[in-house]
Amino acid sequence: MSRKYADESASPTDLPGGRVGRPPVTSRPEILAAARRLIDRDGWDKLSVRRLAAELGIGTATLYRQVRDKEELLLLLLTEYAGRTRPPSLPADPSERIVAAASALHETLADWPWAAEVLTTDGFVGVLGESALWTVEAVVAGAIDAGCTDERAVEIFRSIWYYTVGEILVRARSAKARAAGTRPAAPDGFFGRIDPDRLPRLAALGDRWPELAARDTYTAGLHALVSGLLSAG
Amino acid sequence: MSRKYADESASPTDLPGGRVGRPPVTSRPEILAAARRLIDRDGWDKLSVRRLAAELGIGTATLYRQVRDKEELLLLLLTEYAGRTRPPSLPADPSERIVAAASALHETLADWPWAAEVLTTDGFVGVLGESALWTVEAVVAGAIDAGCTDERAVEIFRSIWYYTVGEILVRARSAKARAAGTRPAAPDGFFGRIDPDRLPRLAALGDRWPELAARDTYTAGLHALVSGLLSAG
DNA sequence: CGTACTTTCGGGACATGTCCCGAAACTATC
DNA sequence: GATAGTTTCGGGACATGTCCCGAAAGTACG
Repeated sequence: MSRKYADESASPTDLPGGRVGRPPVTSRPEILAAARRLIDRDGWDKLSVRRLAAELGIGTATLYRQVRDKEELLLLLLTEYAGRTRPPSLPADPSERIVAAASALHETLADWPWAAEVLTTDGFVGVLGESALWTVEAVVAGAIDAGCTDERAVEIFRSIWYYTVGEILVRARSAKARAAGTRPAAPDGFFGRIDPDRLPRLAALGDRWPELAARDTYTAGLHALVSGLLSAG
Repeated sequence: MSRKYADESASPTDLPGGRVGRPPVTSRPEILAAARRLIDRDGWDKLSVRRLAAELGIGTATLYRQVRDKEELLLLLLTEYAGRTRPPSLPADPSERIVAAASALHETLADWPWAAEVLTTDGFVGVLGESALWTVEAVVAGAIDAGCTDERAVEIFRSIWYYTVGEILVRARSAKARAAGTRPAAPDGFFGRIDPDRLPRLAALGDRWPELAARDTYTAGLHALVSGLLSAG
């Protein structure tokens, strides 16, 4: 019971007066700043809970008193450092507005390699923080302006969210795999070995798949998705 | 050099004669069968490299001689046990055919909770195995039949792939988070605290977000995506 | 000041993914 | 059969995410 994490939505150190007990020696902002320092110095891959605790000069378990788990740490970082985008001037046309907002979200997240590993729970809305919620607002508002119901508007946002998260995830993982010692994308001559009777189109593509799959697809697909969503609306 | 993993695309134990050196005591099929046994008995969460090695009665490091890493293990499992779907009779209409194929892929993957954690590299094509490639074939063929170029057809497949992977990932992670002790989706009263001047539509949704976000969105979004993709041609 | 209560502190423990490296085992060739 | 060459074997090591639990350090109230 007393061991359970406080269910406070705000960080303990943010609470106003009236606290009881020993005050924490390290605040959440300090933790995030230290994490940022570590990342800037040694890169993402070197960020670990232990290292971070060492950087802060506290015990590992102590850090876990301020941050529920690594996922939360990454989410907080994302909110703090990536979520600070300001709404650009969005187009008036609902469809274009949605596309612009989604693109902005995509661009922001794409800069943070681990974003897709983490930003995928229901909680993303709460976690993105107000600083990036304008994206959600813009999509929902665009859909409603285009004549959709509230239900449909949220559905539309979620479809766009799936698509965006999926693209980022696939691209990030692919890049990582490519960097970390050529895990072969497809076995050599893979398409050459495809049975042309059962899979004629793929066989016809032959070895062009890797080349074709290397292009950027996000934007075109996003336009298609939005226009399809709105016209089904 | 002699320590490096062989770059053979086929499993070592599949190779024909002519081997040199001590033969492995455990073959890849045995490994997969044991993993399957372990999963059926103790569930996904309990599957670990160490447990698997113990189940096989071999050392952990020995297992790593047959399987590059855990990701490869999961991919092999996915190919072996989830990739065995047979192509259903697909509709003749290109658009409907694409939707049907994508839905089948989605359904297959959705049954495997860790699928999205793993099936996201460029290599998915090689890894899915011929047993599930009919899905890719159906989408590409549908797009080409609808008048798309090869390039566009592959782009379309990738858009659908992003969308599908994203949906599975988000849903799987959400379910996991929900199961593992209510990490609050959005802080209590979150939308109540939204500034109605800056985010009017979200504020208007009020507390309905969780309810609205709980519905199934995949199918509707997929239809929209496909029709958008095809009409953008 | 002293006592009761509440909270944090942090050493250490556990399970995990991964891999080094010397020993063992097998094949091919003489 | 001996020897060289090549491969696997597996104990142990390392770093990691997570957490238990006794000790320490604060606050509130008398």
